[in-house]
Amino acid sequence: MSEMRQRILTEATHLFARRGYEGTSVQAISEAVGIRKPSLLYHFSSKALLRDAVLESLLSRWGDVVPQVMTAATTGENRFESTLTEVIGFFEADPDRARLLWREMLDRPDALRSLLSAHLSPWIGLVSSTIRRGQREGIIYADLDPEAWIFWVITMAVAGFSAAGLSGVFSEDAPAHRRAELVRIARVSLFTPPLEAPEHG
Amino acid sequence: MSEMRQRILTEATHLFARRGYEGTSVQAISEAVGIRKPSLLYHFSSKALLRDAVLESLLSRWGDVVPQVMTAATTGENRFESTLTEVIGFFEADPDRARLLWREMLDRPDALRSLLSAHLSPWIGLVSSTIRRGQREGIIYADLDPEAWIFWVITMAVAGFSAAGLSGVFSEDAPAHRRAELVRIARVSLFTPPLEAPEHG
DNA sequence: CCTACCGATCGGTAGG
DNA sequence: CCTACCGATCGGTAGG
Repeated sequence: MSEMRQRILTEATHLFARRGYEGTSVQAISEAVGIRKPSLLYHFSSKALLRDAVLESLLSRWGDVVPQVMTAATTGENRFESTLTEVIGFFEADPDRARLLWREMLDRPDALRSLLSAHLSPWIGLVSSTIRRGQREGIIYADLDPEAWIFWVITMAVAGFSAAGLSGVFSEDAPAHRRAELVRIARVSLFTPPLEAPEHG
Repeated sequence: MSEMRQRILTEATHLFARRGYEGTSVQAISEAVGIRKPSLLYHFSSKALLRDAVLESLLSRWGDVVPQVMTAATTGENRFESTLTEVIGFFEADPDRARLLWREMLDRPDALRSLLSAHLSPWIGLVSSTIRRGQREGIIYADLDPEAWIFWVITMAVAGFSAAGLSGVFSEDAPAHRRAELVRIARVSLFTPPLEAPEHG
């Protein structure tokens, strides 16, 4: 990919994430890159194709990051910690990712659904079967719905970071508290309470 | 409020929720109502003021619904069930509400923050202090962050319904499973596990 | 990668 | 609540 194409993609990602697709003109992207509008349209022959390229580039970056974590993780609790940290870290590293995904979901749910199916399905399947094994072992709640649980945890990660501008409504020093509470909710809603050694019996 | 003003507000809510503010023209709203563009602009003198009125109307409807529930709820577990059911029901009844709120959060986080502070703060304060009482009684996790927990539960409710079009990525019959799993996650992340009578000790 | 230009649509106004 | 109209901006093309 040419360097100019990459620069256009970077600026378009940022502007689409912040102002939305309809709220961003090709003119505005060109200015951010430092070229004229027809020059941009030489690299991406329409605004719609540029949008597709931006989304595709975001999802492929997700695809780069996740497999390592999955294979790296080992035991139950460790796999939980490292995987969740990676998912949160992906969106924390660049909140534009969360904003862009959420806007796409609102604007074009069908298009996003097929892209997510392609890029996420193997990963979801792997996490699901790990959860089911934990359920058979009794360390994970038996009445938990694996796919639904994954949906909600990812939803919290994406939504929480696309809502980064909402600090102050729910509490003062929100970001840090919210992150810790997200991890706590995920953990305690996944693992069954440890059968404590009968200390007081 | 005049009947025509109300009809404009209804159509504008639907179109802003589905296509976004920038993606909806005044012309499109007028057509949905069945009048001409200048006639609409007689009732709302600018598109921006129409947006403000739409958001204000949505939040005041939330304000209508919630207080009853809070006063109606009684004991700990019942209060949890009825309040969560009401929050979910509010967005389930009309997914446009969730979509509109999420779009506003992406487009104008500052404006939404101050509106949410005005409409939600008393309610959040009440739920928080109920949670803190439960923590003192030991039936709610002591390391739970009340405001952050509320943030995540509301986030799941809003996000889950604005993501209604995403069925099929995570599982087949997603909506029903997801709703049940949301309630389970909220409950099990809130209440400490019951100290079972020592059956096997 | 540029200048010059296209028809269509945008939010909004004049005036009745 | 209407017709008629405004300047500005939209995505995109011609042609070099």
